[in-house]
Amino acid sequence: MVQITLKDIAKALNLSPSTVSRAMKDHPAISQETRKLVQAYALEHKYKPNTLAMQLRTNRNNTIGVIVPEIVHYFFSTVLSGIQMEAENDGYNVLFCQSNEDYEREVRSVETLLDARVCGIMASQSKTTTQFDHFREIVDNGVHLVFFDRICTGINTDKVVVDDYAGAFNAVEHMIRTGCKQIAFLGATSSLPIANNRRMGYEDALRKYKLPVENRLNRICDTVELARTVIPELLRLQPLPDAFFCINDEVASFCIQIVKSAGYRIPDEISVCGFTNSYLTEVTDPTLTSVDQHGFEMGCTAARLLINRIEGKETKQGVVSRLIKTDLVVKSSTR
Amino acid sequence: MVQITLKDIAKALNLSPSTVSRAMKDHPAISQETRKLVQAYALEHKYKPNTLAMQLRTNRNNTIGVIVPEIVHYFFSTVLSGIQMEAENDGYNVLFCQSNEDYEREVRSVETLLDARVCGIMASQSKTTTQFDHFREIVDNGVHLVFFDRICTGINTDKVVVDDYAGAFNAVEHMIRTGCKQIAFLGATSSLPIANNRRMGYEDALRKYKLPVENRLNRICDTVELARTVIPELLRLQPLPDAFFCINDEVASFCIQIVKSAGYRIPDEISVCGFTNSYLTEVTDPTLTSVDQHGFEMGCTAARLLINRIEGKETKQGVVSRLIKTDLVVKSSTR
DNA sequence: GTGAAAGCGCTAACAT
DNA sequence: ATGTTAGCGCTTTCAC
Repeated sequence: MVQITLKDIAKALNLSPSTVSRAMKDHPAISQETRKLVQAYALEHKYKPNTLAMQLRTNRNNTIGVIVPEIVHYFFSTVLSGIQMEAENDGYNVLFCQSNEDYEREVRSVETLLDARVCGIMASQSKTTTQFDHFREIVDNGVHLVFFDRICTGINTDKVVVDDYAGAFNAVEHMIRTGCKQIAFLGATSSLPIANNRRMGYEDALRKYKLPVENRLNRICDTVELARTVIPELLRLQPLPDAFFCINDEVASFCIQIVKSAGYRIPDEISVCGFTNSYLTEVTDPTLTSVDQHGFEMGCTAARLLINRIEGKETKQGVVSRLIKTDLVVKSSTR
Repeated sequence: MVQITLKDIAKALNLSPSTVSRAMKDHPAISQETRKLVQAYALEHKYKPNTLAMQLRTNRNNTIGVIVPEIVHYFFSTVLSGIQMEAENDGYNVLFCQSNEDYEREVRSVETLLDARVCGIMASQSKTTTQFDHFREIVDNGVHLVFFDRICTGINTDKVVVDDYAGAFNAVEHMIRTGCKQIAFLGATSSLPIANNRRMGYEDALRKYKLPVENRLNRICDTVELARTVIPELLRLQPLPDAFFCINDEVASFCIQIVKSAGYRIPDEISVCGFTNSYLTEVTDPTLTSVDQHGFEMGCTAARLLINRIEGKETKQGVVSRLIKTDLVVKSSTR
């Protein structure tokens, strides 16, 4: 029931705690005999070293913290999954925090993690964050910090990002090559680098094919609520858009519904493309073409980078930036 | 950069560590003067109490562990979200583990959490788990344990479950009342209580309306892969099923696709109902009727129960079992 | 009102 | 080959 300690073993076996400590970790200077004795006793009495004590000695625990905006998203849950797997393989524990897209909670999450004295933090920034002191504090405390996906522009540190530009470019290029000429972009505020990069990929693809870049086709529409008003507006334009490139799969899924109920055929009349390649893409009708962000890989990569930093194995000085390549997964919502 | 300690403050102010300690926590026996002095110095030098040291003293950390089969599921991510929120409100940290539906990893997750000396563990069992010694070890170590959703039948402890029986019963009753007579059940192995309870709810609803309970309509089909073979088989039966009650939304979503591509109209000819009420239900065509499991609420409830246990606030002796009620959310895939 | 000392469980330098 | 000691940072008796 109650955990036994080194001291207890020492007392029981008439040894000193240090001998027991050494015996437990196969220290060479310990006789076979006592070693066996100690280890047998430890096993029998289910001795577990008290990590708390060791953590106090070394002043570091083998724990890394994660801050995501909202775990209830396919992308972030795949990233967390990757982080957890990689961390577990390296013997690190994962402390989980959620900002709920709320700046205040993000700040509190950082405090929580610093209080817990984690060795490193991986974070994806909340949409409402415009100050970065809390992130700077992480670095100031000598704790390693890696941003993933929604990186913080206000602070220069290691990061892992999706190749949003190329992902968008390839998706839009695909739609152009399959005959689309009036491609609308349903994006997010340009203050988010991921949104900005996708917009640039979108625009550059248009330019490459000498198509006009039109403001009227470029809208902020990153939530289901916005989709309900923005998409119908776009469908009233003349000339009519013949494609929607959406910043995420949720918007794309609703886009499909709205376009269909407006009486247009997908993909014959209007193509729709999403971003993430989540479960949703399989169940819409038609199935949704989308840009795979490889969230799991991003999680692994970010954790790998952070752990290497922690353990001093990342030789590269200065900021490391890793790019996760995307893949356009063509399904049935594009021609 | 480097964290300052109580001792440092004591030295700098020519006080003893104990005085500083008292001053920091407004101990009555400390003069206003020194208190102010100490607190000002602490603030200025960004003193943070070392949680590790306090944890060692008290031999408990304010951390609870969570083990989920796979976080990349709408339901489990909502539960985690609820757990995290509730834990955060009570000042607990959340250590996150994933079993990946793998018994071995589940065992390792338990070890990890016990090693980390968490105050309590919340777990949802992996599908491949048939032994329970690792769970028993949690209890044997005096660590509180709460199961949620996929409870462990082999061990009698606190749990929070969805009212699967009522959820299934109501869903099937709704289909019957809207005219379905040949309702197929796409379930999972009866060794999972959640699957078994849903099957019983299904059968009892049939019985209530004097409909036959037929083995041919009762299949194990809880993955997309199985759906691809099982559903077409069912569609070849005579008489044809006129409804599918599915154990989860993924299967239900694919069911919609398969049924539609077999040429049947939903819901006119065949009704489909899912379980969870995830995002998927909004994007299928037609939108999917489903049983809402209230994952977030389950997470909150489970965390609440665990924390009450930890803090000795749960007065009830013996095992506590909480039931999360379900809600049938009728959309367009049922009549 | 403040300080000295002990101790949480462990390890490592320094004995012997 | 084993024991002694000190210390990680903090709190808490027990003194004064």
